[in-house]
Amino acid sequence: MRTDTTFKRAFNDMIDIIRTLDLGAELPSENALRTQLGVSRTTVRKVLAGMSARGIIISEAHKRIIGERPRQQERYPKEETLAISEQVETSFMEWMLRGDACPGTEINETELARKFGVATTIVREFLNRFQKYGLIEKRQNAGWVFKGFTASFALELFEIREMFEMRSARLFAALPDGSPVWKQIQSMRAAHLELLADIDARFQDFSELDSRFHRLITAVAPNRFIESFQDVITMVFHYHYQWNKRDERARNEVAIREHLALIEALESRNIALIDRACRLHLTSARETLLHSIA
Amino acid sequence: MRTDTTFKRAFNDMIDIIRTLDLGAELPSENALRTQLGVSRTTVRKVLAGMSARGIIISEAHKRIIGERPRQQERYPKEETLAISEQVETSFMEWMLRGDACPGTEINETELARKFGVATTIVREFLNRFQKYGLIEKRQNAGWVFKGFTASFALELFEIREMFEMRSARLFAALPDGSPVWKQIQSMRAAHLELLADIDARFQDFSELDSRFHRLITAVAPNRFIESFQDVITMVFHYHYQWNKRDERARNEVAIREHLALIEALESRNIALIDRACRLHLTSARETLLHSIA
DNA sequence: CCCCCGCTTTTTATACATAAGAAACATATG
DNA sequence: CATATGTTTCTTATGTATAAAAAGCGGGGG
Repeated sequence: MRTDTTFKRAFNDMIDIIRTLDLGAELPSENALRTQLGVSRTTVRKVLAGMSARGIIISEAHKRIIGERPRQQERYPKEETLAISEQVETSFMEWMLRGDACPGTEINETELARKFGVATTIVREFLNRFQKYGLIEKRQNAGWVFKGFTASFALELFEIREMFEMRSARLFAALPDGSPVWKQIQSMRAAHLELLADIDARFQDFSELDSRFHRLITAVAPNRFIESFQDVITMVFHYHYQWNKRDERARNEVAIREHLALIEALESRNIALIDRACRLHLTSARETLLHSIA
Repeated sequence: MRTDTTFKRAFNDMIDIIRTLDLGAELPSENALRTQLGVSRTTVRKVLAGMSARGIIISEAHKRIIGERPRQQERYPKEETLAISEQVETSFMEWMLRGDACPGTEINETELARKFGVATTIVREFLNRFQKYGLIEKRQNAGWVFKGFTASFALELFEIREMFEMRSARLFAALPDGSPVWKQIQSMRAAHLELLADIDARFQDFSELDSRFHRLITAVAPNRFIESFQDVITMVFHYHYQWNKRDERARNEVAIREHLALIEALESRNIALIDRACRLHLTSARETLLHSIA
């Protein structure tokens, strides 16, 4: 019933580990591999067994050595390493953003399960978790309603985002000079400049940098509710922009420059400057999102 | 498999409806009852059938009349009207707040299911929904961790709450004189004064009034994320104070007075005053909560 | 002893089953 | 023909089953 995606992912990761070792070298212990792969020993053993069966690993008395270099084609395909629940997420996002769903559409668990080819339990579980993004709503003893990826969604999202980011930026600026975050913000600036220099080729890398940047600022004064809200933002940008690639390069370039301005403002410790830079960035991000929705 | 709690709740509600009617009177149509009871016609028919079987209702040619007054003891007990998922919520809260769980405790789906006497599916679904309250966290392929009802939980909660309430209070004060909310706030004041006058007997009613008051202020400028956060607050107050009744009367009296001060501030439209009243109330609420945790 | 490994037990992820409830359709009656 | 009731179909709420993964246990070797 349960899929063996954990095993397959671990198997692929194990290939990478073996490739860093020499032929004939002795493998780390099961426990060491367990930590490296981030799975249980049970799964490690399954991976080792699989590799032995393929001759990649040879078991000698009380030790295991590398018999032959694993080839890339022995890796399991990416899809098979995703848990069903993760596949459902992708399917659902696609369903939603493809435009099959307009605001007010009723969501039917059974139908989605059929469409995605999975059990209803999983769809149900996904919808329950997805609820926190504010895009769907449950009705007692009936299905769900899709509230729509609308302008008001974007506005409400950014209202909160502004509160949270302004709060974090201010707290950030109040940190003492000796704090390690100033080093981190320096390297963050470097990463931004690097990306900017090569923007034509690498503009797609921005999304991840963006998320890291905002999380760095937020992390100085941890608050679980703010962190949880970051997930909402990440989801929106991750999926929504996957389906709206218009002006992506230009959009990202603007955002990078805004980030750089905010970094400078933070380093100045000048609250007024920080507020302005922060608000400017958020306003432009909001306009971009609104623009892409309409 | 599914429990018939919906039917039982509707049955009880139906008793209340019948009691407002005269003996021998004709009942409303199935469709009318459907709206009144807030269930499907299928369930209405089941209720009607049940009442016919008990002689409460007599079916004549194309009409149904009330045969005899239903007695209160014919009601289904409250527990049987709660869906399993709701029962699980109560059980879990009890488990959590009884102190069986200290911060860092691992939560085991199977064990909880056994303890509560329900299927694992339900426990799992509950935990997924409960995650949004920030008290538990999931670990991949393993169970959940209870993060604890700790001081930092309270502090993080109130940090957000302050942001949200200040925002709403300000927007509230900016509403034009003609807005109906000023009437509502008036009757809210009346309700507070009434409760205050009878505080010794009715101090337990405060919790619900508190929730209504804060929701009224929040509702003027709807934001789904703020509304969702209100659920967190409601949950905390609902359950936590059920287990910490120390000084309840005094606590509630203080809070009522603070609400009245805030109402006055709102009506003055003076932002500085509003900010102060709001912050005062939240600070005292926070201290109370912190106090009860320690 | 302490770590490694083979084996056993427990728990989670996922599928499937079914009664209760909702919705849709059909028929009747005024 | 519109509204109320009878009937059928579809969906949700909840239980059970099971393979995969995790956790626990005990012996053996350094």
